[in-house]
Amino acid sequence: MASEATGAQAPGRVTMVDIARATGVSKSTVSLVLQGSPLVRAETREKVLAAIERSGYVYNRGAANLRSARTNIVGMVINDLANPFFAELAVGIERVFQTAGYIPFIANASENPKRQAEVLRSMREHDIAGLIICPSRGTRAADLEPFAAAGLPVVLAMRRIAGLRAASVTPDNFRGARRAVEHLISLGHRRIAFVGGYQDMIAQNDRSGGWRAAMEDAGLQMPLGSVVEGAPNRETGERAVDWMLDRAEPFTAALCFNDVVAFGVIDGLARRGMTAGRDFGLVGFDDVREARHTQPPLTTVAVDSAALGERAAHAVLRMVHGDQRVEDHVGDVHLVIRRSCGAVRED
Amino acid sequence: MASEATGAQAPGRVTMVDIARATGVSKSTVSLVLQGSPLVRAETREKVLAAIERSGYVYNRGAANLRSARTNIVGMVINDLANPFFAELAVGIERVFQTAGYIPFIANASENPKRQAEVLRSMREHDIAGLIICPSRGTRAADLEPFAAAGLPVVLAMRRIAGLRAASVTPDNFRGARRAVEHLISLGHRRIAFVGGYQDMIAQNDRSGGWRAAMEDAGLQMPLGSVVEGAPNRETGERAVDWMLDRAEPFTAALCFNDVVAFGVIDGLARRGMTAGRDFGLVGFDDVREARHTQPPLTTVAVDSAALGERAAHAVLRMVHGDQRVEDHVGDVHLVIRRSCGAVRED
DNA sequence: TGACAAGGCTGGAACGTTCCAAATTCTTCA
DNA sequence: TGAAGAATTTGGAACGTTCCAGCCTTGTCA
Repeated sequence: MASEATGAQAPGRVTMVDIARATGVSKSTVSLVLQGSPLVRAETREKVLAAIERSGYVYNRGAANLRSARTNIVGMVINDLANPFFAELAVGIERVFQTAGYIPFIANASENPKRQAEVLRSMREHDIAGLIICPSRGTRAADLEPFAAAGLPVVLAMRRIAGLRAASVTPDNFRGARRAVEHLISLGHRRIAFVGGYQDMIAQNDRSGGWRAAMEDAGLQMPLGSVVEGAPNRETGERAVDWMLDRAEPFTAALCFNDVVAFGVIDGLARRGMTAGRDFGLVGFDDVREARHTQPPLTTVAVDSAALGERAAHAVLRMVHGDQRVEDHVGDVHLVIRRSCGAVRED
Repeated sequence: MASEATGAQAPGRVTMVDIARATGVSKSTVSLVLQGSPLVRAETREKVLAAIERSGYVYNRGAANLRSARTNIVGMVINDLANPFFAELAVGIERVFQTAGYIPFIANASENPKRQAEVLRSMREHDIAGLIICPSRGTRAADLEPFAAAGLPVVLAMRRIAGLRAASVTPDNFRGARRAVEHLISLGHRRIAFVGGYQDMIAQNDRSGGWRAAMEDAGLQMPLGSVVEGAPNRETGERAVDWMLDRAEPFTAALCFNDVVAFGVIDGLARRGMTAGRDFGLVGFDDVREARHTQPPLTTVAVDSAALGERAAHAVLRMVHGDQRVEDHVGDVHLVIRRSCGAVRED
């Protein structure tokens, strides 16, 4: 027990009052010292600090928050933390918050709106100072209204929500997709599919929109079935292969909703004895770490998710500090040409 | 503004007292209702609940914690969240805590003991109810003493710390490694290296210990240089290839500290025109998701990190609820035989 | 020398809950 | 019908901070 030498210590925890008593000063002064106020004499400060050190006192942020109505807790809800793409995002967010002296709650929504609602409620009860959310599929604007109404800074990361006026940080899905498809076209591809994701995901709309724009600009057909919907996972990609190839006029290339789907396409092609880059033009999206290590290495649209995470965190901090502007950041994106698209250049 | 119809609402937030006033009952009763106490009459409960619903009241957990000296916040410090292996761990932990009504702080220590110390302090100030930590390399027992001394439940996940009496949840590194090496030996390998990790990591000791035991049992030599140290990343694996092959009596197989290192070995072999499974026996550790998708698919020791995470969370919850026992859980582990080791069986 | 200002410090009232002991109301039964 | 007992409800004192208005000291200057 690291109890104070002066007098018997009550069983409870060491508090500012104890420090005050031990050092012959008022609790207000102790408080000022801990807040680093310039109002207190250097000599007094030292004395207090020494007593704190000696006693094993630990500041009670809960009590402070209660009184000052301002916490240093922030919320972070990620829909799929096991996905490296989102994990990177989380890491970027956490890094910025930590250096700014904030500490994040984390919640892994797992695409489950009900769980998401629960954690949002819990975070609200804890009076978080701000929120970064990568909303689960099916999140309605109303789900986040309470936060906005309470004037709480909210930043949507990666995924926006229709009808919600909130700051957002997203990659430039449209432009990235368009660029990727233009590249495939330049390699001679004419029948290009878009694989993965669902129509009700805004990111899918943006990416397939870029695909569509490039196709239209080149005057190319997009026959029925050019967009293959499905969960953004490996299976979808693998299944899509047969769909794309077993037809009168097979597709010769595809832009995938994300890298994971593209990995599935690689598997599916391999099953038929085919190789991306040689027999089929394939481009992914995100540039997750494994993309450079597939066989062949995947051409993909690189998204710097850690940087986007940092950006999102900075946006929250700005809003916490009173900035009223609602930032809509669209992050740069660039095509990384490896082997799967059939081009010969290396990155 | 969702303010109460009855009387003018002060600018501040809606509180229990407001609910009490609006419904003609005391704040104590409101509190009881919110705690789901059976002491209050059903009729009263309804009335209170209705008023809460109507007013947009949100429970202030900070205030509650202050008074009851018991939070539902828990700490989770992970050293490398961007690593899917640890991300899975985090997901498992989060899942259990969420269903139990706890909410985790997250901190990504990034193997930086200083940052780790900072977040631990911050978590302590927030009076967390328990802590799961996957300690950064170089964490000393003293760093976690304050928690233990305060009687705060601490569970070490994946990595133990020498000299600290705390609960832990780890995979069976020793047995897994031994089993893997036995398998390589059964395939005819005699010169088997251990690649990756550092001597000051307990996990590395355990795994290399298993390797050593199997080698000794089979009466095999472990010449100097059989253990290749290095950060547990791809580069280490890649670099190790030359070291293992460019010598009078080259190694014919290796057990890697983890899958990521093994991926590097695959790359390194490819650079020399060699293939794991055909020209070299290779086994990884962890069985991360990509392991089954490498070329060739990686034989590895499977660790169910999500399950370990759940286990760790359950351990914390038990301790929070007063269980004094210090659990040391060693999780089952099994060898998944794919192609990289050279055996022909499929999993 | 007295008034005033500045610099340090302080006591008490919040903040929104929970806890406790006691008060009140309702039931039951002799 | 009255009293005992059970079922509900309640006021006020915590919890550990911050905030505020004001109190001492000193020092300065007219």
